[in-house]
Amino acid sequence: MNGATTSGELRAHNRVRLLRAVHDCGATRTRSQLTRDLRLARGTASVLVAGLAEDELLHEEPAREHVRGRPTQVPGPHPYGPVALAVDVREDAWELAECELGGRVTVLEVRPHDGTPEGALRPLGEALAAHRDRLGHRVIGTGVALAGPVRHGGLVDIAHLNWHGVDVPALLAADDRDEAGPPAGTPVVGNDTAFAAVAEARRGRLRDVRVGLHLHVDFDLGGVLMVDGRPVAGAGGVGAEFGHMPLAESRRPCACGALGCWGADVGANALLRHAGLAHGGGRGREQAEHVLANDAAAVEATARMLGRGIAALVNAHDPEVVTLSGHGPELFERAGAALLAAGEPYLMAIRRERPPRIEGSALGWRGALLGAMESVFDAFLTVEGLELWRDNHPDQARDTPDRQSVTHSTPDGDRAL
Amino acid sequence: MNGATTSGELRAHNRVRLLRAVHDCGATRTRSQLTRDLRLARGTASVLVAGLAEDELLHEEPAREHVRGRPTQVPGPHPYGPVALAVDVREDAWELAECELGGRVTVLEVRPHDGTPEGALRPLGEALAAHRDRLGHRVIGTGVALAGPVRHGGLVDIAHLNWHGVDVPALLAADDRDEAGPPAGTPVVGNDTAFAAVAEARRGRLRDVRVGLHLHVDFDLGGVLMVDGRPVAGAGGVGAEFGHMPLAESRRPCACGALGCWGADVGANALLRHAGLAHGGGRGREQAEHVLANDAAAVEATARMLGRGIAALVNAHDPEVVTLSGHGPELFERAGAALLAAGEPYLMAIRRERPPRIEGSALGWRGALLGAMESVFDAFLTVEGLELWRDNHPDQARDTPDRQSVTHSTPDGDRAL
DNA sequence: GCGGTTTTGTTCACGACTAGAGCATAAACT
DNA sequence: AGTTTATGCTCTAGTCGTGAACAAAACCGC
Repeated sequence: MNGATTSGELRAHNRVRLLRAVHDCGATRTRSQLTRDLRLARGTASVLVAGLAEDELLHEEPAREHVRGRPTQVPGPHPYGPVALAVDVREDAWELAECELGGRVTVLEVRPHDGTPEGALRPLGEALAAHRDRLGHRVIGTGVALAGPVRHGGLVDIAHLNWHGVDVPALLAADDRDEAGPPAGTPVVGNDTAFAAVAEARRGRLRDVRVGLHLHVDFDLGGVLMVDGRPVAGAGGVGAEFGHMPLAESRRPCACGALGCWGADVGANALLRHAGLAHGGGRGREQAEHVLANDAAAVEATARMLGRGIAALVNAHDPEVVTLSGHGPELFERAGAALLAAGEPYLMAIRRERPPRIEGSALGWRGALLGAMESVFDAFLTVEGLELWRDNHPDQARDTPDRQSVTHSTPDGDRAL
Repeated sequence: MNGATTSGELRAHNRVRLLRAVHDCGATRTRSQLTRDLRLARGTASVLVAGLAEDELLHEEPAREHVRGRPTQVPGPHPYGPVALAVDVREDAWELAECELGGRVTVLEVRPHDGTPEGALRPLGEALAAHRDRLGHRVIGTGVALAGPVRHGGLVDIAHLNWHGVDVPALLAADDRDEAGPPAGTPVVGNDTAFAAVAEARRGRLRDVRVGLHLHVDFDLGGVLMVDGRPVAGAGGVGAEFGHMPLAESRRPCACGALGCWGADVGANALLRHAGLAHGGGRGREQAEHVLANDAAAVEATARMLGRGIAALVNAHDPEVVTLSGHGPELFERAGAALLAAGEPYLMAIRRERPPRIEGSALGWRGALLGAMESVFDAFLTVEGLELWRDNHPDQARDTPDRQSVTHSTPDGDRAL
């Protein structure tokens, strides 16, 4: 995001800007629109697009509709262009997808697991290696969303699954030593809530919002602040641990080791507890959904605690919008009044005057996966990322036509936007 | 901070980079060092420096010491160069200073006030107008630090002083209508804690820290997160309201209108309350200092509450460093053990392993003033800011030698760094 | 169906910028 | 006094974006 200082970097910088614009709009804007929006001369845009097409980063197709004048083109993903692999690892299953520039997602596999680091990550590592093998140099990176705090280097703790300092990159790469395929690279490992928030900021309800708060209600509660489209990350990782502040009523010990965490009062585990059911260990998704649908008292109690915490965070950070994902939207729909009423006494007077909107996510349970994808593209759509791509595509490679037509199953090929 | 896209912007961008570097190092680096650090060719640096000197933005002086080879120059503030006015408005007095590029501060006036908006701001407005008059076109902006939340446009609420939506820019400009002097421009109005944190990030203990937490303990408690040298600001203003989250024990109503604010358990008002003395209204600075120095029980109780809240914020944001200003350093010095012990049970296990450093500010009570100055320079050291400066310095002005030698009193001309 | 209109893509001369090399300069070292 | 070393200055070369002129490809009205 920083600026160019030489004329050479200028070109690289504008290449990034153009690709970024194509990606962010989902490959919908025409070349002439892009030229105007990016304040480029038509000639410059010509050269840029030609260069990017040459590098197999972009591919132009005729625009479907036009009013008058010479028809324009729509730059979109190149058939041999960059692809990101994205995974959402939940407490009980993981989902693996392939994403191209512009954000089109193709889910490749969904597989349940037993909740242990080995049981979850080893088969995932194999699946990733297989897809990397199939896609070859096109893979620009892998993003992995996980339901717990992530330290730098990919060490993950999910207290209620008994994961302590699990080295995710190492487990994923375990079988990759003797492979002949392309090197795996270091995956972008991140917290699911932070990723969901990123997705919301790029393609959801936090788009063009300067300061937004995103809360993800699953078994646990995750929360993160988005500022200028980026999550406010901690020093040691992706952060997003609003769930572990003592914002509500509870003073009981949390699995994380602290006392009185807000998250213990709000997530699916709290719902199960309210209903007098067994909870913990990442089990009971169906029962929790049943409680959410039928036990009004448990839902209201949970919503009240959610409201208290939101009020505290609104006081501190003054977001324009609060978005909810996971079980959050349903919680808000069923007990929104209780949520707001419980928060009100904890709001500063000046916040009460103009409280933020509270909205359900536009992306449903897909947020974490999409955010993992976006984070991979964030690293790719930089001067350095594009240079790497160019290095891996030497000119002589253009002569060897060893490409097979990439036809793979698209069980769920919906467009992300 | 964003990048250039045309060759013209390139030059402007490099001018900004060079000035920024000079400012950030306090005008200590030599030209050859700057050339290396900014990765410029010697020829480019030559042209840049010459241009900036021409525009009266920079002035080179011979470097004091050199090892060998041709001696180099040190670019520093120009004698007719840009000047920022900065004010720290506390509950009982304000302090006005003049700051030049590089961060040298000259305190101009210190004046107590009665705590009312009129009583505090009207004399300040007059003083500002007088100094703007004296300095003329050299004034690039005014920064005003205030001890309460600031909404966009400069509306300030200081609940315990009964300030509700006080329009600070309007009050400051009240007498400026019929003035002949230069236009006041809109002052940069901000929260004192946020400004203190900015100063800490530029010239204090948060320098080069990616994620830091700054807490300012005055009558009230302010707290703000610094990410990449910038405060995490709310949607409606400068934010920095960690003091109004229910992080500690209190559930009593706070003057802000919410219940259970952490700040009510920590600031000077809390100290006075612990000691059984009258509190509120911005009165009792001496008594509070007396309690701080002598009443160990009150100090310990306050420190414990401070520790509890810090633990919650560390869980959520994982800062590398926590810095304290105002009464914070003394509190930490006198009862650091109690502070840490009180926080420990509220830390997540993974945070407990590597807790952040807690440090007193390097700038003492000067932080808010310095931060106000930095914020003015932040707006100035941009492509747009420098263009404005150039526009106000047309070529024909260089012929008219109507400048008087600027000799003014420097009652406290210490160097900020 | 045909020429005029409108919008877009392409090409090229031009100005602005930085890099880098060569030269001049000014001090310290021998 | 001559050498060494680091820096400042000047000039050429190469790259970039701009903007104007021109070509292309659709639509519009008659």
